[in-house]
Amino acid sequence: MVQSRTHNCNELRLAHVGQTVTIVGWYENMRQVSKNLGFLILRDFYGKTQVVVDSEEMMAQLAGVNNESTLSITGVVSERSSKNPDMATGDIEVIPQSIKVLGKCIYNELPFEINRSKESDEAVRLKYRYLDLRNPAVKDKIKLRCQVVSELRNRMTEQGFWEITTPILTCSSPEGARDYLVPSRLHPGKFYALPQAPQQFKQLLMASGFDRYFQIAPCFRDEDARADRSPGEFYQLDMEMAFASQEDVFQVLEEVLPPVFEKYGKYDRASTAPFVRIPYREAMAKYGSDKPDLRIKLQATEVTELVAGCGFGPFDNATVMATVVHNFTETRKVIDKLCADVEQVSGHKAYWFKVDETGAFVGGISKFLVPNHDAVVESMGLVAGDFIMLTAGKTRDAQKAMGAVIKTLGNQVPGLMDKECYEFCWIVDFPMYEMGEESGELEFCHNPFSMPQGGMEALETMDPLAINAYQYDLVVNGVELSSGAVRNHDPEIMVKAFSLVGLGEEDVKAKFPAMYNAFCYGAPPHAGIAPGVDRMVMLLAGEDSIREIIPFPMNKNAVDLMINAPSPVDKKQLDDVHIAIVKTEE
RNA sequence: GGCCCGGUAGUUCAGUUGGUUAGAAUGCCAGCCUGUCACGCUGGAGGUCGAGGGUUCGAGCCCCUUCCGGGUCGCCA
Repeated sequence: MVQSRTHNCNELRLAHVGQTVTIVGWYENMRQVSKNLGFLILRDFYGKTQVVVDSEEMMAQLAGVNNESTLSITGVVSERSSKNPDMATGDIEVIPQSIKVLGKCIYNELPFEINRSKESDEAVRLKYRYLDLRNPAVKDKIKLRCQVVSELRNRMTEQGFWEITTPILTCSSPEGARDYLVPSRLHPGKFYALPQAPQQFKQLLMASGFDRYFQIAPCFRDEDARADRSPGEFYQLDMEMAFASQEDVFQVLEEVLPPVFEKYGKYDRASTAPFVRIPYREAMAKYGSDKPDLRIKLQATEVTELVAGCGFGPFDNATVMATVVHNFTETRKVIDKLCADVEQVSGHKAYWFKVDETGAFVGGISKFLVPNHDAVVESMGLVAGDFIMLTAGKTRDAQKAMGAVIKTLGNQVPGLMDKECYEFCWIVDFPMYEMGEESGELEFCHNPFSMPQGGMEALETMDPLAINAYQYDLVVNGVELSSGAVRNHDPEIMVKAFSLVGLGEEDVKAKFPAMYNAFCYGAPPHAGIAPGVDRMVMLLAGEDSIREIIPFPMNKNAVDLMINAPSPVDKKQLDDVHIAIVKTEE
């Protein structure tokens, strides 16, 4: 029987001096300054406390005990003769009367040093995630996540939203990402699917008469990972509002999010309501991205006409975009790295030239533009010391490459951005349809459930490519936090919208039977959005990798190195669910 | 699936033009040290240089194949 703790390792102060206490935790290390004097650091969830091992008897209790073993230490709180101002409990120390080992660490060498685990190889950290998480710097990110989720729940509830859970085992959805499938034991040959999002269920809740719904919803998509996109699963603050417009949704998030960012964020400044609204086409033209980082004070301009016929091959029959950096003093080496990074990030090349102190064009592709010097200077408003970066290709490629240029310049060239804040913006007016690059046919640009602006009349009279949807993204510091839309709740408009992409009423009914049917029984106009919780916490924590804010993340290849998922299963398990594995030899 | 970067001691890394016994820091072990707090000092152990093949008198280094990790494009609200 072990004496239970009287205090945690972040609790004891001068006021406790003289008291006999019991603290428990992990044996972080001991600074042993002589045979019978050592300073032991005990660490628990809450903090660290110094224990002075100052007798032969107590030292004997620790003989052969490895670091990271768990201990229970009972002793007297004493004022330190030399205090440590960097430590919350640095005014005191505990002089032990008994030391008990609660859980042995049988290894005297660990896969990494706990307090420096973040410097260690990530695969090793993930394999020993339970050791990695002992590092307070790592654990703090998970604590932050808990606090943010709790705060979001409270604020949504205060706004009149009700948290409702929706099925995890549901059916495969023909749109969007690849599904995770779950075989059905009772129905041979049929499958459940894990939800990519609670999209249909939340809309059905609206049709059921719930007014304001939200959920910290797990979502599953079988797509490849990125630094800011974990493979397999992630969480969204999913919400939907009945009898609501785009503005109603904006108002809720403009109310809910900035205080959370100011309170828990790495930076203490955040945009206030209303956030800037930028139409999609304008965002692509001005920032080369539908997720611009508004902290960067650079914009793009199209210079296709200006450089037409200049003789530079990549500009022939291409859209050309440009951005100008004033007073540019970086070296050629930096420029080469900028270009290399842009190509790496965007997959497209970037070109450049400079305006020297005499006003002449130098470097990069300058020789192609020299003959047209005065027109280029006037049109682009160039002055001595300017550095110009350009991209070229099909309009969309040139824009996207320019987006990479702007972000790369902003991040690498000093003075182009004020990093210490959260700049929110809404990207609005996404096109309803686009021309498929491979198919050459009209396709939905985003979610087919979105309401076209102009409704039935627009669908009947306008060029489909000119129709916008009530579809919007929320962007913070160049990170797409969320997509949302005013939904199409009208079965007739829904059928019409699908007919433009060559799908008939029967297709709509077959693909989304529950929603289509429900909307035939009197549905409310409704709108919603679903900010990504993981990305939000990542932004708040100032981390570049999404894995830092997930307790037990999988690696890039969707493998959990700690628990060994995915794993093979027994033949009996497969038989139960009517699955046979067909090995495909190379 | 394509492209880029990486893999050397438990950990983080260095390793010159291909040339003696592959180094440092940290961790670990032992000894010394009575107020440390990244304690200090002395000594020690610790390596299939991811794997396989090739070139060479000789490969951590060059070539080929392959595995693993990360980033990115495709993909993905």
